[in-house]
Amino acid sequence: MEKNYDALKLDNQLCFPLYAAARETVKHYRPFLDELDITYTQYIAMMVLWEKDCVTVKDLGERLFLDSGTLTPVLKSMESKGLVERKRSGEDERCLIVSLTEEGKKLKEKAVEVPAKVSKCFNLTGEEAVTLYFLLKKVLEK
Amino acid sequence: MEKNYDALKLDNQLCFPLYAAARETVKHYRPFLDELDITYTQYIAMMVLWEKDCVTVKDLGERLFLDSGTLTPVLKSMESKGLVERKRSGEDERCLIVSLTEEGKKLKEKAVEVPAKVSKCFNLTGEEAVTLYFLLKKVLEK
DNA sequence: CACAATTAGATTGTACACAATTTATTATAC
DNA sequence: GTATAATAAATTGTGTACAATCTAATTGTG
Repeated sequence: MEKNYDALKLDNQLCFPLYAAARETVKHYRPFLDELDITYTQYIAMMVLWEKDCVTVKDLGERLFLDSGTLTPVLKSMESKGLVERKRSGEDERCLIVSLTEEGKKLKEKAVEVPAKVSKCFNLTGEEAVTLYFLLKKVLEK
Repeated sequence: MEKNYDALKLDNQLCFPLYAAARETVKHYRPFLDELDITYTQYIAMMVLWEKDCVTVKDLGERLFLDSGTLTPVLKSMESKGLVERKRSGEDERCLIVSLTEEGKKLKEKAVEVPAKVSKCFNLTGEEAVTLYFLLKKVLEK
């Protein structure tokens, strides 16, 4: 009786297409984000700030599922580009507050065109995209 | 008339939950893969080899959506662990053929337990998982 | 109030990802 | 047959990810 290894086939994995689709999709952003001179990680950090200026690294990390080990260098790079400022909170010196510069705020005007451009690269109907969105949200819960 | 920036809200993005869910899911593998002393990238490369031994770097890359810039160091690391061998093809010296060592083949016995352990971490019903799987596959097409 | 525990970021070290370039080899065109 | 184009990996350089550790500031407890 041969042991069954089907569970190990790449085509039977849920995680692998998730991992691959995420990378392929992020790649679609590159030509558009190159025009803004930012990376994808910087783009999602900017999205948080465009929605609500002045957030701590902790808040940003919880929102983006990233820790300080990832965010610290990313935010320093964004600061050196003149997109954000980083300063310690007066209330609690442990917290570092990230805020938009004028240039960072201005970038929103160019960025607002990006989602529509990228959505054209998706190989899904509107309905499929909605279904996918809610399933992914569910994966991220808890 | 205020311009509409809703398209830039993080909660309105499809790519972001895809990106975040992929990373969170890969993270679930870590404790189980630690026991096998391999990383997630090495795990999916091994899955390809367990299915069909002896593949070129090019084939592996097409299957995993990874290029030689990523695979070369990963495969060298796997070689140094004694899991695979790397040798040039006799037919075409440009091609490098990756094959399993005995130890690499043996690891399959331990690995076969991993998928079941990880699937318990998924917050989805069986039906939802199937739907998600096919939507992700569609995203990856062409 | 002292001091242990907690918390927020920063740092360190390892491992990808990926664009761009380079090198070696094979295929093609004249 | 030789120059040219194409192909497969390797290399280089930049930018994340993330676990583990460290440091400084704050909080909780006796």
